[in-house]
Parts: sequence; structure tokens; C-alpha cells
Amino acid sequence: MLADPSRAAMVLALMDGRSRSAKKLALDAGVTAQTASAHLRKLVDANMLVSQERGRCKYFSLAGSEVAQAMEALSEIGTHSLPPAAREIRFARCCYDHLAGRLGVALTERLLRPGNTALRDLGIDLAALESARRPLFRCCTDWTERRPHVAGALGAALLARYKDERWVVAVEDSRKLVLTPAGKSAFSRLFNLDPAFFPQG
Amino acid sequence: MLADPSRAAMVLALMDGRSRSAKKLALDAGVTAQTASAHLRKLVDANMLVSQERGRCKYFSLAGSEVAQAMEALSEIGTHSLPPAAREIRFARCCYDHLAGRLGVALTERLLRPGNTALRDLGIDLAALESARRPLFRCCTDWTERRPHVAGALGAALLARYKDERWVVAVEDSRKLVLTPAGKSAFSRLFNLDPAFFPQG
DNA sequence: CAAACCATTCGGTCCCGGTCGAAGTGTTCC
DNA sequence: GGAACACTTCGACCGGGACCGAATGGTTTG
Repeated sequence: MLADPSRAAMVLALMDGRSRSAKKLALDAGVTAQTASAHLRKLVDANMLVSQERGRCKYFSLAGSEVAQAMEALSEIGTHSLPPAAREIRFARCCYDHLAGRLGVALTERLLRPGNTALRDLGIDLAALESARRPLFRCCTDWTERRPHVAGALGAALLARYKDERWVVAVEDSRKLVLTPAGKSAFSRLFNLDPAFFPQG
Repeated sequence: MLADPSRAAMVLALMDGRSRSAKKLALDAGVTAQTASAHLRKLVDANMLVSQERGRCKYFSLAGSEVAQAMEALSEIGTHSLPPAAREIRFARCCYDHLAGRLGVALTERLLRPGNTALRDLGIDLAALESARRPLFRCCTDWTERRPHVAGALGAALLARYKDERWVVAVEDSRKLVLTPAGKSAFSRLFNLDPAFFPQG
């Protein structure tokens, strides 16, 4: 199923979490619209993609984390490497309203260490959050890291704070989050992260 | 590459970590020896399998953890499910000379918790191990769990102890380890594991 | 050495599936 | 309404690759 070059190209183009129209995917794969239509139908039938019609266009996106996992695993074997966008989304992305990815997992792990003062330093008001209807703290298992990261009201408050400070900025129509230089130094300081933790030095 | 049913069947048959001869793999896939030979050659060329000639037979096994990961990820999508042997090896197996898999990761995590007395209860002599040439403690990242488990002299000593007590027993010509009922209760007690942690209730 | 066995190479067949051109359906915009 | 656009269906073409039969080179056993 993923063996066909055209289908692989389409799935690869969707690895950043965005949704793309059939036309664009046809261009990505280098085939005509008819061929792309047939491929996309098969991919949807195989529960690998989901489609969403809006107007005269039909937008496709990955059906779930398993597909991304499989694609990642396959790219580890072959000589083909994932496009940059696919690697970036593994580092930092939003999962609904909170931070996920390698960064999300690492910050959660540091947050739980005894003696960590990041919450206080950030000025997060736990009392105010506790009074909200939604649970304060939930664990959400990350699909690339297979490890928990913080969700719930606290997770949402943290991500909102990160965005306010412009430590991370969201990418249009994608779950991807881009780390800014300011964010890199701030996270290093607050959470005591090793510089080698960040991608590309 | 893994899309072909015959090749998939062969790789699936190797998912338990054992090595099998070309003839057996041909039977597993339900094709003749010639066809199997062609498939196996392709899989080796694609760095998915490694072969080892012994006498007039040629034994094949998985080339690395990436292949197993890819196969697992793919099986999550499709309706095909992994054979029981492939699921068992994810729970407990030996990695060279120490315990790996879900059990290995869990025991390591418990071992590092403050206040854990398992090492003392087991009568592991850390001083004696420290005098050995090899490093006492090494971290080995698990390929199914993507989390560290204990290796080195301590890891080897622990696994040896588990085997002596017959809490786990090795399977012939495989990295698989089978948990015995005695092991289940012993691990539960020593490491304070939840009963739900173990497979099949 | 002969017989049995394992693996491989070669040649040939055959079918599946990717591909495109042409035509059809539905939507948007002027 | 008419033109432009996005997607789909149909039909036909064609190439790659899976498959097997027969034959070859090595290795083990008698």
C-alpha cells in the first residue's frame, strides 16, 4: 500500500499534519488528477487517510498516529529520509491545546522533578486553574515518543503562556510549532535543558 | 517491499527474533523454494534481513529493530494482526545478556524509585559487580518501548538471577523470554507491579 | 561415488495494478 | 446561464514483478 511511489509521496506530503487538497497531492506525487483520485480512494479505504469535503475541494489528512508511526519506521529502513517538515513536527507540535512532541515530553518530565520551580517562575496560578471545570492535570500519551506529556487545564495554560511569550509560534493550518531562539534560551533556563537536546545544535 | 504477501509472511515469521532457514520460510509463505530465494535476496538487499550460512542451509533473521518497528506499526493499521509470538516478545526478551521489553523497562523504572529495596531483597552484591571489568550500569534503549532499561554487569546479574529462580525461562534459539507464574508473583511483590500490567490479566 | 538435500539461476508465462485520455457530475464565480 | 474548476468514472494500454519448471553448483550422508 505504501510501497507505491505515488502513494508514498502523498502520505509523505501529509506527514506534517496539515490537510491538503487532492489537486495539490496530485502535483506532489507527479501524477494526473485521475490517478491521484484512485490512489486517494484506496488510502481512505485502507483507513490511512481521512477526507473532508469543503466546497468543491476535498481535503485529505492522516487518519491517525499509526500511519505516521508506520511511515517513520519505514523511513528508518530505506534510504529515503523524511522531509524536513516531518522531522520538525516530531520536535514540537500542539495536541489539541497543549504542547506535545519531544519538547512536550521533556518539559513534562522536568516539571515533575522534585525542586523544579518552573511553574512558580512562569507565574502559573494553580488555584485559579483548579477552579475551572476541566481537570487540572491530565496525561496524554505522545505518539512519537510513546511517553506521557501534560494535558488538561495546566497543559493548555502552559502552551498559552509559551505562545504569549513567543517562545513557540504556531504554523498556519498545521499542528506544527516552531521554536524561536528566545524560546530555546528560556526553556533551557527554566527547565535546565541541555543545549544538545535541541535539533541542529 | 513489505507489501507483497509472501515477503510479509516471511518477515512476520521472523518477528519473534528467531532465525529460520530459507526452506522453512518458503513453507511459511506458501511458495516454492525458487520464489522464496528471490524474495529473500530482495529483503537482504533492502537491509531488512541478514543471512548466515551454516552448512548447506542458510538462516535468515531480522536485520534490526527498525524492521520490527515498521512491521508493528503497519500491523496497527491493517486488519492483519501480529502472530502471538510477536506480541510475546514485546513483553519480555533478552537483549544480549539482560532483560528487555515491557517488563525490562518497568523493572528498571521501579528499581530507580527512591526507597526500592529490590536489589537488597534479591541479594545482589553491588560491591562484587563493581570490581568486574565491565561497567556496572549501562542504559540500553528499548526498541519497542523507546525507553531505557538496565544493562551492563548489573543487568546481566539480574537476568541471571531471574533465570536461576525460574521467574523467566528462555526459549530455544530465540530472544523470547516466557514469564512463569512464580515470576509473576515474585515481580509483583518485589517491584510493586500492578496485576493489570501483565498480559492477559 | 552415488543419492539426497538445500539453495540458486535462467527462461518463460501471466496477471495485477499504475497510468493517462476522454467524458461525466457537481460546485463556484462572473 | 455560461465558463472555469475540482473531482470522479470508464476504458484501454502496458510494464513490472510474482510465480513455477527445469537445470546447476555445493554440502551432507550412506
